[in-house]
Amino acid sequence: MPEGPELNLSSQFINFISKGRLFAGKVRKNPIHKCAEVKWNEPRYTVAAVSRGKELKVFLQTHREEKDEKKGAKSRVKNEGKRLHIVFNFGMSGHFEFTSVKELPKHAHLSFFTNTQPAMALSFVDPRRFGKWQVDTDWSPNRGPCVMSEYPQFRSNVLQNLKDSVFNRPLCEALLNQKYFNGIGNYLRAEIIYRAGVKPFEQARSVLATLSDVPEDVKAQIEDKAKNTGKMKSESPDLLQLCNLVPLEAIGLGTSLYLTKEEFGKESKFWKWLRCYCQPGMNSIPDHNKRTMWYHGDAGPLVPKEGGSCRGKRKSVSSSKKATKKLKKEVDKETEDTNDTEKVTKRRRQKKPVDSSFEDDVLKIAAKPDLQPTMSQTEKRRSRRHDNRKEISSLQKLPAAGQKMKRNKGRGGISRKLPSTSLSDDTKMNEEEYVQNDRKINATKKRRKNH
DNA sequence: CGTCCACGTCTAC
DNA sequence: TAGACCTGGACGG
Repeated sequence: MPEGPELNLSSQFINFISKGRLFAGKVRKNPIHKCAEVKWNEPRYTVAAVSRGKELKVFLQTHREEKDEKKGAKSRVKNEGKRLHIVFNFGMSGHFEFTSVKELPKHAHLSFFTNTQPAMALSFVDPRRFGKWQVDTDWSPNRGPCVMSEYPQFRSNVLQNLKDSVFNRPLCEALLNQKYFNGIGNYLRAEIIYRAGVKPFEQARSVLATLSDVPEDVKAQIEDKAKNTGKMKSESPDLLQLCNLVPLEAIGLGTSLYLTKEEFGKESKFWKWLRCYCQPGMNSIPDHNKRTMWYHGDAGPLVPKEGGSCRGKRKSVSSSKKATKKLKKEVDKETEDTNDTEKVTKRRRQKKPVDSSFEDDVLKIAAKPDLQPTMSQTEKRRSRRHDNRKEISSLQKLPAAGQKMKRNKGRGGISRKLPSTSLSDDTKMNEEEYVQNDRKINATKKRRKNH
């Protein structure tokens, strides 16, 4: 689910959690993840975040006591604090969670620990591991202005580059191009195009060429919004305005309480808010990149021809060559993985600190089920996945009995398990509440499961 | 158990 | 423009 709004809500979440809180020590990376270690080890530091389109920056800064602040400039220079930032990409399943160290999520890949006793962990969690991070880099140069926070620049960037061949493409495909639509993803494009009342497979240029570059009324509306004097005045915002308004609306859904793992499915605010994506009565077809486009009415002239295989679909393996190649790769990876795990385990065990239960958690994450040497590679893989499944369902993630989520079109859809918070003072939530709430949810799940 | 599908990039033919 | 990169939920048999 992470599109622009989710990245924005995540930055709010991080800032909410980090407010008035200090972090300490190293940043811990799950060894299974390919991204770089974050070399950081400060006794006291603060955390803050900001998002731009589909990227999010987390800032770490050493914390100085007030007495340090009061010292002269000279000593302050001597005592210069360290800073570092990390740019995140959420992939398909990335998000942040704040938990006790004991309850560190299985797929936590990068964790920051509070200086409290016991420590709490703010973690980047990403089951599919499509998410990435980079240390001390700037926003990706391949991405344009944020559709939410840099609206005028975003609009100009599109309208002044309409000659770009990107805009030869169908509108719905151009909308996923992050060079121009940084923050728009698959659900937003459906919602935006639906509300604009245009055909998704109309040529992007022909739709956009009719729009003017930040006209006065649009400017006025932006100022109005900045002053909180009301909604956009326009009765029917144009497509580019919708690229700003619709994501902002989605941000607005993350209201007073953070959303939990429970907060998904048809009953969620988010699901109810959707008008087109995965909604009954809407059509869907794979676009040229095999991504499902949801729309209403006429698809438009540039619809892909029928017959294209679906994205991610297992093709019946017709070529034995391909199959062999794939298998070989799997074998290579299998051995590599095992070795890695061993190495990691050894390393960890050697320098295991006396009192850290976290190290055990890391070990648990790094560890993989033992594999029978007699099994074929495919069987091994299957078995591993099966074991993982068992492990998880035995923990807490089984759907409640009789509460299976029916998707309108059967499968897929979004689980918007995003912790978000309102920043307003009347909805303050401390970490006790946060953890308690989490426990409550787990307990409820267990109860349901037992019935 | 197997298959399909998922909120997103990336790079190799 | 296929795939690769991944895990896991839902569903069909």
